[in-house]
Amino acid sequence: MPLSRAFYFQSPRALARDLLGCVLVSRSGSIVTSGMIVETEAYLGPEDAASHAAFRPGSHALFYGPGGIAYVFRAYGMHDCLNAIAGDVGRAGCVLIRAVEPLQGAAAMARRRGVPVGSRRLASGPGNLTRALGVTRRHNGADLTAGPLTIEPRDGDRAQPIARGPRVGIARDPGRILRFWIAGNPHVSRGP
DNA sequence: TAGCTGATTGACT
DNA sequence: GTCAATCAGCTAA
Repeated sequence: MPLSRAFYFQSPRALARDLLGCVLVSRSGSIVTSGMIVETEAYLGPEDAASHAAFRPGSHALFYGPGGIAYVFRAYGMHDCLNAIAGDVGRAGCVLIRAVEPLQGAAAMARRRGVPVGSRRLASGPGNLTRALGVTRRHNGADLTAGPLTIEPRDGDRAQPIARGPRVGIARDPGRILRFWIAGNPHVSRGP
């Protein structure tokens, strides 16, 4: 059962923390791939200069819509990045999913990525993650509570040691502590 | 229509 | 450590 819509009705910062340890599931035809979310970043509304809500009008409709929707954008002409919209209607904000630890379909992911099965770089990094799971801009606006792309609750209730730090790779407003990852997990993307 | 920029990656020195 | 690849969507004209 995917996470309910209500789960996404919280602040981007809180959602970024809560998504750690949850499982991102992608279904493409008969191929199912999934991975545990190990690294996220929060992006706020217009007050956050690094958020697309602040400078990409084309994404406004999604940002201000209900939570639980996928926002996929292309960066540097070749990398797609996956976000989950956070908050209720009228509240802008989203969570960038930067890295997952492969669970199901590792072989299919490795094939898409062109790296050996079991590689730690299989889905570490926003661009790698979307390629491994077969996420493209066609998923922009997709419903994460029902559809080919969903997020499921974490296994059990075991607490994860969470680390935090400044966001990576952004040109505007660096220094905000809005990046979260599972401490010690080898699948977290490398820093700058 | 032309030019610019970027929430990146991987290959190379 | 440097740097090229490559394109959607904006801006200026």
